[in-house]
Amino acid sequence: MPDHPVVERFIAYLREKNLPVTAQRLAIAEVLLASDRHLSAEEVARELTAAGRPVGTATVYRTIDTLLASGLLVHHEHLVCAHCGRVEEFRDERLERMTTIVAESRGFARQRHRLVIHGVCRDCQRGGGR
Amino acid sequence: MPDHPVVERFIAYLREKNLPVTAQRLAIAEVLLASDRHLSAEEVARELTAAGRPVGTATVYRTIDTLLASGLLVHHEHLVCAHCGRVEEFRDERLERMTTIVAESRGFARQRHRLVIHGVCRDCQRGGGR
DNA sequence: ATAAATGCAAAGGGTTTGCAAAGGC
DNA sequence: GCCTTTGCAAACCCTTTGCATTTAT
Repeated sequence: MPDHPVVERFIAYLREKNLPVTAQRLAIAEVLLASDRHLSAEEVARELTAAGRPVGTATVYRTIDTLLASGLLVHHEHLVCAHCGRVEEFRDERLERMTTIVAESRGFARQRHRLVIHGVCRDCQRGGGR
Repeated sequence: MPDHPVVERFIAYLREKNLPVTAQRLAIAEVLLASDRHLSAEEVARELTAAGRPVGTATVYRTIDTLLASGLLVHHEHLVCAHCGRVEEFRDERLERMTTIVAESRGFARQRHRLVIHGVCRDCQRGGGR
């Protein structure tokens, strides 16, 4: 398991902030930064525990905060299929910009946002799905 | 407490759909449709119970669904101040349209969405806050 | 009479927290 | 050694659900 360059950057960030570089933090960063699909905190914890590098869910949440603060991890929008439950993640610059504009138009300095869109996915639309 | 015209429309909707016109439904509709600020289900239940027209939270949730289905109530976006906790609600057509477009571009038939923007409100920005 | 709505309390999911124990620096 | 992180379980928030009871029609 070669250290991804992003993980190196996380280490650098931790050092810079004088935060302990722990095995858990690195393990969680590895999994989170490498995966392209959606992972729940539970999944991350389970996956790592199965791989012999046990971490608790609380630690996953705490590390996600740190990764977000470092800028190495970014929030995604979520698309949830109301029929089969599938969750798809994506990023959209325009949406991001629009939330900033909308927040500012109401006097808020935007920090972050959370968007979940519910709908029916392609598969389920054509009679398929669970 | 004069029956707001919107409540009349809710009654019409219920009749049209052959749904029972209950005291709870009307009470909840009154509070929800009259208020301009954000009310949690708990708040609605508490407020009505205090006013001598007790309703359970479950019923509030169920009635919200009905009101949404009727089109008399619409979802709002939320702006949450990270500093003082204030919650501001608003609607934005453009945002709404964009979520539809974005969902469709990924093969999803959009049904609804939930957006929460976190930031710092005007008051808290200028040293104010809590 | 019948079908639906209600209320309660339990269950659920996703996340946070308190505190003793472990571990980085 | 000091200070932070970790892990666990409990606490939390918000919402849904199961089921016996009440109610509109």
